[in-house]
Amino acid sequence: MHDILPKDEKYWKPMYKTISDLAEHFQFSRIETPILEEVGVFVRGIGKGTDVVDKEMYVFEDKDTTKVAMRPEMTAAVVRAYIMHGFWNMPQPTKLWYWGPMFRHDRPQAGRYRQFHQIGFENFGSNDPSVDAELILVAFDFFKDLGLPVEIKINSIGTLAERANYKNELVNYYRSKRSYLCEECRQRITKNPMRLLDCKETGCQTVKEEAPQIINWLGAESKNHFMKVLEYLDVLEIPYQLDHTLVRGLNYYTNTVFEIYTTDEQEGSQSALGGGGRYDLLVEEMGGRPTPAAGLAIGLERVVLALKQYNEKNNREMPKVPTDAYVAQLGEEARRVTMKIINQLRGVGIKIAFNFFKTSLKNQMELADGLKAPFTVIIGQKEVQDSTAIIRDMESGIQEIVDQKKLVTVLKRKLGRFDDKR
RNA sequence: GUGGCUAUAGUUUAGUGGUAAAACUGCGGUUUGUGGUACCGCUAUCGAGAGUUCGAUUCUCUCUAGCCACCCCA
Repeated sequence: MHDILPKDEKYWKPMYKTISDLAEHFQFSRIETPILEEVGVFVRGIGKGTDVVDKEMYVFEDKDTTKVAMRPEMTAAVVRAYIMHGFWNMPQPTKLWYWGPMFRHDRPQAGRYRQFHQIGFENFGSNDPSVDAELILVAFDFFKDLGLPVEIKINSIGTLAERANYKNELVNYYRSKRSYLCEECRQRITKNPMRLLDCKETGCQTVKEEAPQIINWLGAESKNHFMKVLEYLDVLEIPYQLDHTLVRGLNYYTNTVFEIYTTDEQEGSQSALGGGGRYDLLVEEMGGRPTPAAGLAIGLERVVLALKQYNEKNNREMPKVPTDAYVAQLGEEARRVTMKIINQLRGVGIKIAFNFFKTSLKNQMELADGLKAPFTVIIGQKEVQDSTAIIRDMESGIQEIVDQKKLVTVLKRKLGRFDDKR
């Protein structure tokens, strides 16, 4: 049970702002799909044999006995929407982005929740390497704007045929080393050979070192594509590490795959912030026209976690929502006047805090202090009579009496905000 | 999905087979128009359920949740 609390709003809000700005700059359009989809969308999209589909999906029957799943990720759903709405009739490439909750019935841990949020970008209709590079750039810029240093791990897993050949070779190789392997890996040989490369058992590590590398099994075209992606990353000065063991847990990927990590040392093992890659066959597999595509997703809870750790180490803080002024009142009549004044101040964008159920000035000053409001406006019986208000500078304690009509202008000036027109 | 650890006020932690202590925070107050200090007061069916026992928060079991490792990924 992971609640996103008000105290973390200072993380969530900048993330939303950053991502929606980036989407605009890179010309991605927002898409939203339902949380519930017919289960086949994900089974076909993500693939049987993946942990996500086999073990982690929330699946149940609705009243029509239709089997529905709570989405464990968005790409399959976006592809479904792309096909359903005939997006290939729009100018290509079609660039889409999303933000929303995902659901996986995993064993919870820090940075790993059963409901979590992802943002993601999908680009349909082009197999150009620049598309892959642009997606990585978007991710990289996202973290740059938030001030979190990251690096990219990248690999190419080739086309289906290339991977099949490679898999054969890999399986042959691992069969010959069978006696050295852990139980899990022996099963992987038949169940999901690509994951063999992920194993962290020491025995398997040594076997892995000698294992055939996929890069040597790529055809000229795939190799060329991968090289071009890397060239673009060089041009964009995005730091990356080649990782020939990177395979990803979703079946739909072809050619480029990548994951994003903080360069900051993180506690706990949930350090992958995001990942993605190219999925040139998925649209066709799900019943659409052959359409090359690539995408990327970032897990926001993990970004928050990484930012918190990073900020703590570097003595950095996310800016909080500030209070510009506290408005204190004394007496029934003053409250009426205050209500009006608060509304005027808000109207010009001054962020006001107040509390009508606090009646003593002392209490209200305390609150103003707690909120770190730079100014307190005080309106009591006397001020109501004179049509004035007191502005107290909380830092210096200096008070100034101003006419209520001038309050807005004076306070704006004190806050360093000026009218454009004058 | 596997193995392990933990579970006492909002938070961080004491503690005991006879129903619980402190710090910080919060709220209220220290004579009702002025904050940041000080002092006082308030706030816990001791995660849930069952069992052992004269009696359990303290022992046992089950469940739930959190965390750690694995797994996997975000």
